[in-house]
Amino acid sequence: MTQGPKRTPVWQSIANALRGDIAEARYVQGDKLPTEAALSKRFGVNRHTVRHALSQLVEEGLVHKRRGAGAFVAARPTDYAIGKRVRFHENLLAAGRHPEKRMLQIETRLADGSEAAALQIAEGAQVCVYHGLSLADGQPIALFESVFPTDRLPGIAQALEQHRGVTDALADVGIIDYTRASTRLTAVLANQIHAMHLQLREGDPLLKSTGVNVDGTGAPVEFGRTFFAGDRVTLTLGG
Amino acid sequence: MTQGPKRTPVWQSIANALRGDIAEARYVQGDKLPTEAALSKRFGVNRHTVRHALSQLVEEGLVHKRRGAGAFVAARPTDYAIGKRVRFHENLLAAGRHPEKRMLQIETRLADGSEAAALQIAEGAQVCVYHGLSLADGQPIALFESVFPTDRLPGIAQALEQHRGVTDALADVGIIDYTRASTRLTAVLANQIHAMHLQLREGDPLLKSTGVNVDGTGAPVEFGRTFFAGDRVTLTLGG
DNA sequence: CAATATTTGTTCGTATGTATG
DNA sequence: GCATACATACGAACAAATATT
Repeated sequence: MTQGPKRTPVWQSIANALRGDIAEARYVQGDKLPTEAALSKRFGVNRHTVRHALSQLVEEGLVHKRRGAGAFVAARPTDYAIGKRVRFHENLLAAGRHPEKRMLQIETRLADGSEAAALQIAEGAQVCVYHGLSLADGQPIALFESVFPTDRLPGIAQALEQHRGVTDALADVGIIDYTRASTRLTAVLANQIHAMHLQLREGDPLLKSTGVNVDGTGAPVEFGRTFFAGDRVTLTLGG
Repeated sequence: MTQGPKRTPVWQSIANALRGDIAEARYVQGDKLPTEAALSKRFGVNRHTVRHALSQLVEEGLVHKRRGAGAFVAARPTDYAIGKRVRFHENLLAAGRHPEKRMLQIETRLADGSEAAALQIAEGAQVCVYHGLSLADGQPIALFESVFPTDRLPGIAQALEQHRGVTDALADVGIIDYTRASTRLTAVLANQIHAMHLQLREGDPLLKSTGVNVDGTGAPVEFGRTFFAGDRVTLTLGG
């Protein structure tokens, strides 16, 4: 009787429920989620099933966990108007649209594998992450996050919060010149987090852009990930 | 008692071992990894531990799994440089891969609106369209169609059928050099046609690229539409 | 084409280690 | 030190998708 003819896995349903709780601000940024044991009881499932759901949310970046402490809400879909950024700003202006940036969150946490590799730092080193949303004519077109190595850029978190742009913030911590070492583009499917921020549906196509900015010595100072709504954005090169 | 004073989790060690096997080409792209049961026996651990390791590799993009079938070594995303001069073969050879092009169809028909606009010819003018499939190491990575203005390039159809590459065919009709004037990128979902040729599933993400190549005088000589398999190709800019 | 075996996916249970508060 | 809570690991069973006979 624990097993019915369900089509969707229980752990996904739990992930959805928790995601909904966060989306509805029942849990807000920094809040500690109930313990795995409590969630197990609440949903009437085994603790492993809850863990599976939580690990999904962690992978999506919505939740981060600390051993012995608990699981915490990492990001909240709240609109904080601030900031501007480079590169794609010009493209939007050139396309005759009104660009706008919204800072979603600035958090300090530990680098995951891909971030560590891109920034050439140790996995688990501290990083500062800037979450933001790009809009054109009021419509969200891109969700991005910029990851900065705090060891290499002491004070970057404060600088980011004090300045409107990444360029100014980097200048504030001693990086007067930086260049984009590479840009990588590929296509992925939107998950629910993407869908929420970009106001589209899960499974919609996104243009994923990742890039690394390096300082004069070639040391990486920023690793950026940007997800463009595939049906709202066309990146143009040349011409 | 199963655990000694180890610092690294078993599942990570297993992931490392498998990653090494792939790096050393003991398993190559497309190969089926041993079953979870077999790996459990090989490493002398529980199947869950193997699954944990495998899920790590999946998250890294090194492996993909198909329920009921097995775990397979994922094709490492092919880096495909986008710039002024785009040459399929040169690109992939530079990436240390074996390029291949498969001709699907060559047709001569009348240009539609967008094609005419891109090629700067009259709508309804005759064009030659080359439908093809690009492969790297035997795996399809892109589906493309190249539209050539027959008025501007007499004999292009025959040249295309005799040669394997666009560059050679263009050289055969007098275009010894061409450059990419513009590139437009967006993300779309694969339809059944895409899925069939690219050997993926309907709804998978594709990177759609449209571009115009011009000759030395700036006259458009080719209008191309390319659909890259999103999880097999990474377009790179700069660097 | 159908039946069967294989293989991965999910869910429960249990136990122990380790970091946090 | 002690209780809490996450991390890791083993074991069992069934479901679901796939491959094979």
